Amino acid sequence: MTCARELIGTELVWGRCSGIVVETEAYTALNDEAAHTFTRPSARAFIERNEAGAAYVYFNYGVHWMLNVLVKGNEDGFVLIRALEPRRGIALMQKRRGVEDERRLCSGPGKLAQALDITGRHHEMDLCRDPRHCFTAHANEDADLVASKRIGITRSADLLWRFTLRDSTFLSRPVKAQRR
DNA sequence: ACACGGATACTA
DNA sequence: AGTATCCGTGTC
Repeated sequence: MTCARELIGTELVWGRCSGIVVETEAYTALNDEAAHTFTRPSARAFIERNEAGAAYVYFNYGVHWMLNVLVKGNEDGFVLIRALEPRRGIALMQKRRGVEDERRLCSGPGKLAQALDITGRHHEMDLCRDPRHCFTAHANEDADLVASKRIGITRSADLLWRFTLRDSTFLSRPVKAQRR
């Protein structure tokens, strides 16, 4: 949870490409019906066998790869990286995506995986040791964050575990107006 | 609005 | 084996 917030504003470096993380979602290993750990023994085994910072990459809808980061500590879980603001290697990302518009390069978990060429071969990779595949230190401590409902799930759908950089134009989808 | 597509974990 | 479900995207 805390980690999902803290990753916003960091720069994800992936080979020759990079981008600022502008959207994440938190999934907890326990009591979260939307998390893979709720229905998949293989996800629970993954947590047992890996250290914090390991990449959890899986194939979804038979089409897209999703990049998650393993979190361990007070509460174990995963952070899904959902959108980036492209920084370096933009030409390469445009080529991989077949799209010019920078706002559509990494504005979704499947899109950013395609733009960075993330696939199952990166599953279980340690993102804390390899400088070519890592998150850089936090630049601005007071990033303006918004918490909202997670996207694309049916169970545990009311939790406000999606975190976005306020007013970013690189999100997968705009933040829905919250009732108050 | 809908089709696309494969891994995973179920039921037999 | 067969079926249900899924942390999405692009195009209709």
